[in-house]
Amino acid sequence: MSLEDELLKQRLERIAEIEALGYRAYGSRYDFTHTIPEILAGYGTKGAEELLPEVRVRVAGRLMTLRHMGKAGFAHLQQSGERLQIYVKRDAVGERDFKLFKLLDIGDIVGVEGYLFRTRTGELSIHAERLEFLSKTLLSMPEKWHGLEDVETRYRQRYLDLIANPEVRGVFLTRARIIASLRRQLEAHGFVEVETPMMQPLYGGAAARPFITHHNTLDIDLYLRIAPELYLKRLIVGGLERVYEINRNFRNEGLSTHHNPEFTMLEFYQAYTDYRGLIDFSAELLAQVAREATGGTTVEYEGCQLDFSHLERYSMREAVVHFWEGEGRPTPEEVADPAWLRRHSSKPTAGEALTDLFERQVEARLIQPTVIYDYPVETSPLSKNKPGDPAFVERFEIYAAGMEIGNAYTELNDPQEQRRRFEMQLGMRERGDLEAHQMDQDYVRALAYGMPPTGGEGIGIDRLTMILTGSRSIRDVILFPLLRPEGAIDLVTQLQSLDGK
RNA sequence: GGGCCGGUAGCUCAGUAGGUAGAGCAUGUGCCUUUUAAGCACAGGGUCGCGGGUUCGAGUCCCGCCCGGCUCACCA
Repeated sequence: MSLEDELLKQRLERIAEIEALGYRAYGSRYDFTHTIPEILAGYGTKGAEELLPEVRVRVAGRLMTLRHMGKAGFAHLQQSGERLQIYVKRDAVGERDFKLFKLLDIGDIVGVEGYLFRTRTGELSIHAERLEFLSKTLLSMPEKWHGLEDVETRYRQRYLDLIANPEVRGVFLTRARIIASLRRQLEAHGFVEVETPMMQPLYGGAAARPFITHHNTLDIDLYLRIAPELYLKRLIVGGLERVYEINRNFRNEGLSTHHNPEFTMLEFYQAYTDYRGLIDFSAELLAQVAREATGGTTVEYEGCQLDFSHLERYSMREAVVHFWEGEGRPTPEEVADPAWLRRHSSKPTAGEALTDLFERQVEARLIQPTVIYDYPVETSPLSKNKPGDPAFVERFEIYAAGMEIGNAYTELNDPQEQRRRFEMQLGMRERGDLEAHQMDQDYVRALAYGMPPTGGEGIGIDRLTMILTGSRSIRDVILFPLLRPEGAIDLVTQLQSLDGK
């Protein structure tokens, strides 16, 4: 018999023994007086005499260590990633509870009632007087001091990762604080949270390939959204002048340490401002998010100290000159010269060539939080032109740690110009560009009713979380990242064969 | 998709030159009423990712495939 079969059989037999003692193997409600973190926070620094008179507690948690010593034993209970030791003595808990104690496995969930004390070595512990059984583990826990290290198992069985690696819990708590901080700040500025369609008959607002699904009753194909942008701007037309949405976008593209097919985006739109207003607001938002998520505005990421207290600012052309490394650094006049640009890139237009040079020469070097502004019109079909410089639009992106984390612009609100931009995109689509935007006629109609001048911005929550938690891979900040499905799981077959025995 | 690296006990990992597969933790039995990587004694546990091939003999060499990681390309 394999170890796994044997273990499973042992555990099922043990359930029967536990039930024979009169406990339920999968117990019910347990009213605790304290969580383990509360006990550690409240009594963690108290000396033995300060724990008198007796502090009585009831706690629940998962058993993570177990040390039997004849007629007594020690164990650690884990709750919310923190551990508290319990001391179980036969004379103190009685015969029945002590029999239960001897049947416990690492990973079982139990309730303990008793009083706090300090052991001979000084560790705050519960002197147990009653045990309750709450849930059985049938499988063995990962090893006690290495934890669970296999990356694939960590992603596939995140529950196990969270049990075995407490720091993983911290990453996702920080993620939650980041989102809460953004919501709080936006609400404080009068933004209203809205929800717009995830299933869209036309996909737009970004350049990406979509996932396709189907609605049976209407018998139509729908696309999972690649961005909420065009719906949010319809709301601006409708007079919801400050709106935001934090939710998933779906892009049917490759996976990497910086890309997951579904990812979380904050988008917000503010009427009567422009991209300059948004740069200032972004600086404020990011500094405050960093403070609320990490406690300060300086964050270490891959050995660099990132300072979120302010945003560095360069136009795209300035950035190409400033960050160019090695031979051939251009002058400001050269990066403004379409002929020079086309000579230094294979891209067909000056604007695309500038973007190409920026991506090759600059992007990876933008380590400190930095705004890059003034983008070529060719790559920005929804942004408003710069007055007096129609080759550029009022757009900026935010970079940190060499990654794009935000994208914003003054919204194009001229329906005639928007129609022309869509037609330009259709031309690119006909030439085989699967990611060119589709014509959204209703969006043009909405603009035709008049959209106030508006600034809009998107911030990638996953990447921002990576930076603020020091995570190298986007999979470390997404609880269940997309993986190829695994095959049949032996456990289920084994449970079938052992059922009823 | 290309390149590189990895998959050995439940977990973390060794495996020398091709010669019948190891350790620690975990598990089982016994002892142990303040231990904490508890300790002591004994024991069980492996389709070496899958399939082919070479060989008297393959965890080890060769080919194909599966899964994963990093990286490049792609993703403005």
